[in-house]
Formats: sequence, structure tokens, C-alpha cells
Amino acid sequence: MSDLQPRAVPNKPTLDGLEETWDARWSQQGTYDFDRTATREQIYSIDTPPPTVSGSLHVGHVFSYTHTDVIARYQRMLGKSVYYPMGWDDNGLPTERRVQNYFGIRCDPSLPYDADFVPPHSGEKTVRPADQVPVSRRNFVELCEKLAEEDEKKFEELWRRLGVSVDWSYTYQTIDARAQAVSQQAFLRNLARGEAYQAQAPTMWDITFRTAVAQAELEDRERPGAFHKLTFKAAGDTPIEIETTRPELLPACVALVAHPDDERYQDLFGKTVTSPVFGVEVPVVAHRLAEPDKGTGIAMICTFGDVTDVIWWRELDLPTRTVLGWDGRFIAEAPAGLENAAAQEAYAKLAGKTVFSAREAMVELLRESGDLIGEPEAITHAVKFFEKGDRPLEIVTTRQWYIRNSGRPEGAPGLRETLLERGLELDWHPDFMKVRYENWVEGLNGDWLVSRQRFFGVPFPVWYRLDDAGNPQYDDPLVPDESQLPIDPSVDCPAGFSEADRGKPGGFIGDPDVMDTWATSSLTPQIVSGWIADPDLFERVFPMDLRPQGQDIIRTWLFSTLLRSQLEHGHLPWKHTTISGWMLDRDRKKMSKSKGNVITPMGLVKQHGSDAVRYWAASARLGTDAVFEEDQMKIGRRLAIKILNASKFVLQRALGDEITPLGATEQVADPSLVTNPLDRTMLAALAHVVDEAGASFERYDHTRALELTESLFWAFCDDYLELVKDRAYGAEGTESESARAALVLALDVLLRLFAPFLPFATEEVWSWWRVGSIHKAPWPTSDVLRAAAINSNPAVLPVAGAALAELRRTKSEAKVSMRTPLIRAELAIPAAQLSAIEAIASDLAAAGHVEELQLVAGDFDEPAIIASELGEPPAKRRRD
RNA sequence: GGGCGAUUGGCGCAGUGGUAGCGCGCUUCCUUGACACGGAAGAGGUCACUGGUUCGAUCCCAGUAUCGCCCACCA
Repeated sequence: MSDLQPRAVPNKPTLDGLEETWDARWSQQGTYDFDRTATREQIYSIDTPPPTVSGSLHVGHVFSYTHTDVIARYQRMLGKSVYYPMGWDDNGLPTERRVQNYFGIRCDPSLPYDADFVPPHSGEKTVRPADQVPVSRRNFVELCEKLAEEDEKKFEELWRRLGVSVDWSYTYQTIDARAQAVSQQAFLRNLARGEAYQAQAPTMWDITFRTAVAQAELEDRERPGAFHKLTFKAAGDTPIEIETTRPELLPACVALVAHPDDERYQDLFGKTVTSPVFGVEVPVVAHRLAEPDKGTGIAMICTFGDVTDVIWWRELDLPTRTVLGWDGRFIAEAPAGLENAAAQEAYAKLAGKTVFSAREAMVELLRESGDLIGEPEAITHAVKFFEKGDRPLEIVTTRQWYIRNSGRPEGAPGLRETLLERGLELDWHPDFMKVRYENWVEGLNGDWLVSRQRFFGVPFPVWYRLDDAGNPQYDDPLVPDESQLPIDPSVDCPAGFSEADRGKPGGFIGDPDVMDTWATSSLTPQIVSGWIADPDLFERVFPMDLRPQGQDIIRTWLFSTLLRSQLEHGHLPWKHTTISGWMLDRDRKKMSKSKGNVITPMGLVKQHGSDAVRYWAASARLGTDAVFEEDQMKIGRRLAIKILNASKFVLQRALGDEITPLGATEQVADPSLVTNPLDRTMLAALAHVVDEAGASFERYDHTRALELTESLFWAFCDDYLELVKDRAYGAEGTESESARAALVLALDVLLRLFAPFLPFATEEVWSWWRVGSIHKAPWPTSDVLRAAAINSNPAVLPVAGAALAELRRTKSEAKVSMRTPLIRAELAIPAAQLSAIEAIASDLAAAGHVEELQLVAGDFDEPAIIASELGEPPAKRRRD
């Protein structure tokens, strides 16, 4: 249909089907296309969170993406060219794990690529590791990409249906070539500046995934454990009792430790004691972190049982006795120091065992030797887990890549202070969320471990020379030229070498590791902004305006993005950040897949309609947890339907049955026609809402804007429309002209105020009488309304509404229809408002079907009915 | 152990230094030229507790309790 053809308001407006209709039309008309010729000041750019595509679609997604979309739509109506791209996080462990189950495969990097490989099956099911078919890294990555692509389609379908106004020609994946190139480039620059470095060090290690994990990915879980009391022997066979929850680490014991001030152990400091079963001599040392009131006050230091062990080991310069391998099992060889026969024999009983069975075996050994005192005492204690893992982390010494993050301040002087300052510069919505960032930065105790021993991820773009004995020269990595990126060091060769040199003495090897998923995600602003690849775009959109994200990833995504931007550019990556709260179910539990309380968003959207679901999401304030409420969606739906019906009334009355569409900025009515005091009052109230809603949006308080608009809209429908109906139906005449002008002026503004929240219903109504999309129409200003509302008395509308309610109450209490005439009614009106109400008495009488209305001054704050006389109820009429 | 947030009618939430608001639900009623995917009227709260500041506190301050979350070197 051409834009300028005459149109009619539908007889029976409906919300059904609006999503498909308008998504298609917006897409076809490029309504949300980003205009990249706009200058930086005319652009609003959003660093959209890339959803994890291997994760399930979740109501929480709908919730937070709606918040951002509401902001995007507001900014677009302000005239900004909104840069609203969409990314997909398909990088890393979640995808890998899902692919293993989905296709029944696992990655074995030693295998060659098989171009004709067909996975054993496709579909959701859990496959035991033993039944997974091993495939090459390249096959594995190809299947990861294939599955991610399917998942992305489902997300896009939901976002479109929900009316998320992204420009779909700007998308990225966290594993695509661009993201890889940016990740590698940023890493190489970190390396060149000394911000990235390698170290061989004890590392938190997940034995299931066989990879290192970072501080930010740790979480504590309460687990059952047991205190085992055992005895070491001091000189003269004096028993020294210690308590431990990890008896199996006894062969890894390198010292005992007590607090330097602990009276009980003063004599032992500097001396040695002998371990039970293994008979190994270890020193007794003093350290402030040993707590006198824990256990017996003296503890075993093992390499490594927990993070404190690492601190002691490092600060006290103790030797290393490694017992745990990368697979979480005890290694075959007893560690150095256990050379005596008894130790060898005992260790042999642990070798090859998992931590769990080694613990049982160790307890048995201690029982036999008589060094276990009493029975183990069951306790519950916090144990560190990888947030995505389900077995406790171990600490294993490995070579890893790190990026300085101020966790070791001596390696990056001033960085921590700078990061804290940046945190203060950022505009947080809500503000109190910034405290979480500050706590995190202040609590950092190690640099960022970015390497992962996995397959599906961005490889480290470095190679190592092999010396004549075939040993890698880690200290002097070979790097590619930036123009070659992205590279895969397991496929590509460094300059001056050929594939034949790979793995040969005198040749080279590629770094086998991939980057932590956050090492890529921390660069989303650079990835979407075209850093390096598209300097023109970068200039226009970076630093970006907004980073919306969840509160749970402040320490990871927000922090790491801010860090990378600081290291690379020396300033913030964005001006604002909006933090969404949790999605809770009715029992106040966080909704999550594992709890089985997840509701599929597409089902909701189809059942209630997108505007309804958006309304529910938009009524929750940023940073505040929201309870999942389907009732709230019903209210949203009712509001959207109300908008259709009220608009139908206004347009038919004001513009007639055949409408010549008006331009988006065209004057919809002559403000000077508005002469009636009630009409002026209503427009004045609306003008106030326009100002307040705009101010609320500027504060990123979209909820307030919605509340104000909604509340006025209901008063508009319930009271104002009823009061002016008679005049709106009237023939020619200034009173009728005034009503019609006011109605259409109000509708024009109300629709635009609702447009960010209810894009479908408002666009539908807009299409009945306007040219173009409401979503490209200007955000309303109050000046036209104020011009029309001159000399208005703000009290008129509420008092008139209250007076109308009194008339209705008379009928309601008499249990008669509202159409029943009142032959006579006498209303007491607050004296101050009397003259104002007298001026609109005819509207009041008409709306209340009062034949003889008398208004008198009363002493109450509210209008009150003094006397009334009901007429005969009207004859019932059949609906057709 | 440290920190952040919350505590308002049955439920979900606003709000303000001066007689408590909204929606749902509930009760009663009404098919009226926008709307039964509707409408009207009504009942329902000593604003967690204890102190303090103030002429006056639901609001400001201090403390307590409960809930949620984050952080912490948890033998």
C-alpha cells in the first residue's frame, strides 16, 4: 500500500499478527538501519551483549534485551542514528560441551582432518565420554560452527518477534575471523607492551575439562568433607597433631606452618618433623596466615591443596612435591623427597588413583601405621569450583599466559588506581552497581590467566623455536605480522619456517592453547566498532555510548572490557552502563536451567503478544530483580488493546472514516482550535508528562517514563474520553472542534510516548493515519501542547474525574446501568474549583446522563453528591 | 569476616519531611454509539523492629532482625 493512499481505521482492531506484519515491513523498509554517514555526535552506539548461543533461550534474555531496546528506540526518536549491532557468543567451553553431546564426538587434536566426516548423530542427548567418537580439531571446530549457526537463527527469530530494533546487517560471532583477528591483534600488542606474559606457576585447574581457569571464573560451593587428625613426629618422638581435610596430599607435604606468635609451637620453628607413613622430614615454619584457632593451630603445607598453600609456598620459598596430574589422578612417580623405601611403597598405593580413592587409601595407610587419631569428623566446607564445572578444582603447576590486570600491582604500577578512576568516570545505571566493580578491582590478587587448554577458541598467535634437543624456547616467541591475522599456529607457519620444520629439533611448534572466552569478549567494543579493519566506522562509534549487561558479569565482562580498553586506548570503552537484575520465579529463586524452572520466551511471546511481554519487562527497573509475572503481561496486553481502541475512537471522531495520511512532523491539528477548559487541562497534563518522561529517559529511568505515560493514558481513557464524547460526536461548532483538536493532538503525543515500549501497537495505529514509521518519528516535545493549553487550570481534570466518579457511584450503588439517566443531581464541588467545573458542566452532565445538574460550593476536598434522582433504565439493546 | 541491595494492604511494585499510591487478586454491579481481549463502584495497610534528629519521620541518622546477592587466604 502506498504511503499516501487514503486509509481507514479498522472496524475491529486486533493485536494478532502485528509481530509478523511489522517485523517484515521494518526489515523491508530498513527502519532500524544504521546510517554510517552520521557523525559521532549524531550516533548512539550500543555494545550489545552477545548471548551464548549454545545456552537456551531464557526469559531473562527477553527481560534485559527489552530494557536495552527501549533505550535504543528512545535514542532513535531523539534523532540519533542508533548503532545497535548483535553478536553471538559461540566461543569457548559451553559450545564445545554442547557439541560433544549434540554430535556425540570429542576433540583429539592428534587426529588428521577428515573432510567427509559424518557425526554419529545430531540432537540433544547426553553421550558418555567413552562413547564419543574422536575427531580432529578442525572437524570439531567445523561442527561447533555448524551448531552455533543453527542456534543463532533461533535467537534472531526471537529478537525479531520481540521487536528488538537491531540492525541485522551488523552482526558478529565471538569465534568469527574478525573477532579472532581483533583478539590476536590486541594480544600481540599487549605482548609487545609487556602487558601479556607467560609464567610457569601453580594454576587453578579443572580436571574434567583439563584446563586452567581464571580467578573470575571461580565460585565456592559447600561440599561435605572431613577433618582427619594425624600425627607428625618431632624430635624425641613427640607427636605433633595436625588436622586436614586433604589427607591424600600427605606425600605432597613440604612443611608444617603455625602462626609466629603461637606459644605452643615456638620451640618447633626452624626445626623439622617427620611425616607419618612416608617418613619424610619437613621443616616447621611460621607465617601470619596460619590461624591459631583453626584445628590444632598448626597445618600441613602441601603442593598444592588450596590457594593458601600457594601463598605459603611462594612466600616461604618451599620446594615443590607434585602428586596430582592434569587428569586429576596421582602421578606414577613419587615426588622428590620420598626416596626411602617406606615412602616408595606407600606412594605406590596412591599412584594412578583419583583424589577420592587416594584419600580412602591414605586413610587406610594412616590407620595401619596408627597415625590417624580417632575417626574423621564430618564437616561441610566451601570448596572452589570452576563455575561451569562439577568437580572441585585442583592446583597444578603449568605454563600459562597472563595479562596484567593490576592483580599483581608490582608488575603494573598505577594500573589499579587508573582502573578505579575509570570506574568512577563510567555512568552506572543504577549507580550502586559501581561498588561491585570497585570491590572486585580492590580484591584482585593475581593477573588474568588467559590461556585455556581447549580446542574451540581463538589460538594464541605465537610459535616457539625448538632447540637442537627439541625443547621449545618459550622466552622468545615468534609472532606473525599483524597483517596476517587471524592465524592458527597449528596450521600456519612462522616467517622463515616451513611446515616441514614443525615439531623438529631446530624447527618450531605452535602454541597449543586457545584464549579464555573473556579474552575475546573483553574486546566486543573493538570488534563491533571496526577497530583496525574499518577506521571510518571506528571513528564514528567508539568509544561507545552504552554497555548493557547482567550484574553477574561485572567482574568478568565489564571489568575485562574496561581493562582492555584502558590498556589499548587509555580511556573508557563506553560512557554508560546499564545493569539488569535477575529474573526470579514466584519462589524468589533465580531462574536457571538446572533448577528446571525455565519458561520458553517464544511461547510467552506467542501467547501474550510481544508488546505485552515487553511491557512486563519494561516495568522492572534497571538493577532490580524482577519476579516472573504472567499477570503483568496480561496488563500489558490490555494496555496495547486499549491503545488500539482508544485510537480508533479518536481518529474516527477527529479525522473521519477516510483519512488522508499526515507526515510524521506535520501539524495534526490547529492548537488554536482548543478553546474548551477541559481540553486545555488535559493537554497541559500531557505536556507535563512529556517533559517528565523525557527527563526520566535521560536518567535511564525508562520505568518512570512508562509509569507516567500509562497513568495519564488511563485517566485520558476513563475520564477525559467519557467527558468529551458528547462534544466529539457533535456537529460543527467551536466546542466540538476544540474536543477533536485536543483528542488528535493528545493521541499524536501519547502514541510516540508509548512507542519505545509497545512498538507494535503504536506502529499499527500510526499506520492508520501517518506517513512513515513511528519509530523514526521525533520524540514529542511539550511546546505545541503548551501552546494549545494556555490558561489551563491543572485541577480541572482530576476534579472533573472525581465528579464523574460520584455520578457513577450513585448508579453503581443503585445497581443500575451507567446509561440510566439522572433526572436531577446536585454535586458539591470544592469551592476553589467550582468555577472551573461550572465551565465544563455540560460535559459532566452529558457523560453522566444527567438531565438537570446543579453544582454548589462544598466544604470537602473532593466532589460529593448531595442529592440525586434516578430515571428509568434504558431499554436493553442487543449487540449486533 | 567485609560490602551492596531489599523489607509499604493477600500478591507484585511506586512514592514523598506534613492526612499512604498503582496494578493484580477479592466483593458488588453494568453488555453504554472506542473497547466484554471491556466498563463502574467498593473493601483492604499502625510503610520490618528499636532508638535518635525534627513542631512533625514511611521518608533523614544510628542500631537490630529477616531475605537476596557479591567479595574474602575456608588447614
